[in-house]
Amino acid sequence: MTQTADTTGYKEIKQTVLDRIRSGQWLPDMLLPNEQDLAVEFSCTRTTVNRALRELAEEGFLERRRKAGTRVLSAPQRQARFTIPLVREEVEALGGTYRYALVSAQAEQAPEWLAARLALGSDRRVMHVRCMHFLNNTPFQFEDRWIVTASVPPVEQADFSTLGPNEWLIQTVPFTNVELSFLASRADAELAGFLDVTVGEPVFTAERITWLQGSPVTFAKMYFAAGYRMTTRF
Amino acid sequence: MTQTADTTGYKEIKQTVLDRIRSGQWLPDMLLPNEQDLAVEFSCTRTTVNRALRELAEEGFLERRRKAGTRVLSAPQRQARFTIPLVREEVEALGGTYRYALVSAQAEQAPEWLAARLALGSDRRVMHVRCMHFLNNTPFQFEDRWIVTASVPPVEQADFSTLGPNEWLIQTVPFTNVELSFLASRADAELAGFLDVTVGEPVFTAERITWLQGSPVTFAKMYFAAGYRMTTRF
DNA sequence: GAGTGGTCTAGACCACAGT
DNA sequence: CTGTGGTCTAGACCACTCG
Repeated sequence: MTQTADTTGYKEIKQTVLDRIRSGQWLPDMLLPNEQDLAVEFSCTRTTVNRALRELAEEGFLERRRKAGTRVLSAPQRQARFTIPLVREEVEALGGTYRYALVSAQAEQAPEWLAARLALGSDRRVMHVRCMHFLNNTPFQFEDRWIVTASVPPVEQADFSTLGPNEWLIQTVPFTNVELSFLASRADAELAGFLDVTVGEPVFTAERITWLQGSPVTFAKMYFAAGYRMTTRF
Repeated sequence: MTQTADTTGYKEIKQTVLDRIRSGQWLPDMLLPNEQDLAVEFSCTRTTVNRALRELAEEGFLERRRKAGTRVLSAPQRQARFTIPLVREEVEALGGTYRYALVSAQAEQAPEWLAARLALGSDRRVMHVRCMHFLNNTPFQFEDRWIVTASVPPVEQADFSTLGPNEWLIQTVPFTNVELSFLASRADAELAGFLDVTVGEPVFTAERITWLQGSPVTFAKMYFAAGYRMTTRF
């Protein structure tokens, strides 16, 4: 049985390596041949092998250390990549018609919990925007958002009656850091009304905090309609 | 104002590009100079520029198309990467003590909904394992799992009394495809008992289906204790 | 058709971590 | 010290797609 690997192309090398891991030829914790040897086996340059192995390491299959070599990871730390879509795109991807509706928008002082969460200083002015996103005119998501005025001064003149605050923000201010959480919360009377569910119903919820170089920009809670699930495949 | 970019190194180029996007020098939808021109500006080869731009595109900042060139993405399709940890590791990362407890394990015929979900053929034998994961002896996660016997024959002899089915599976059978969903579900009487919450309480839930080259391996529902949130930062 | 990114080569030097 | 991966160069050809 000779090594059948006259393949070039880093993608083919990736596939070959994956096959060997899956077939058990290369077992967890096992040391792979070094790049130079693999380059000879695959009849390509080390650069090409390097790219294949580097990407497999990024994807969580391999562990690479200088001098120590490349090993198969025992418990593949596969990372699920969730693309965080705009609500509009999510709705349209579902084949539905998207509709936006503003519920309220007003300048106010950040409540204590928000000031603490965002580590606001003395300037606690925020724009509080609440709005609905519909799929085929049925409630899809209720969005409860606060935007830090000091970080985005033009927010006080913004018009959220037709454009959602998220889309407005994306057009207006960049961000550098995001914290995203998923949790299950309970529908109170008001939320139940917005989402057309019964009070107490479990509601899938996403929370998102965005910073621009250390300064908090916005905090958003997004409540999804009954039955929503966030799915990814890999 | 001359271009201050005598930097080499694809990482520095990445940072410089990000800075230009964040500073507004390169606006959304704007066409970047081509790789050759950037290589001249940065005093490096096109290969180096290519790597920097390629990675930024993978990270969701840029869009690249042959002939059309490289553009700044208007709505940064940032992808959140959730590392799916083993429960044990998650608990230990929280600084707690992990404890596992088997609830039940029995061979059975897959119920209709499961057979449909996994597209099982005539052989519907599955191993149904239910177990608990504790953090400092308080309920952390209830796991309800079915393992397809035909895909993992040794499962009928496996002992899940001390080792959780997930850790057993990882050691036993590789996988090639995963579907992962997050949702909010409602605690029924039994689940409420396991998780020590009141009936009807919202419960953050993860569902995971795993395949090995097209054959379904396992379906798992993981119910998390009250207050759990799945968080990522980027 | 022509311009752009995608990939590969052959070689080199470097940084880091085991020995 | 030495072996390994990390990165860069200078050049080349190819694949795609826009006009």
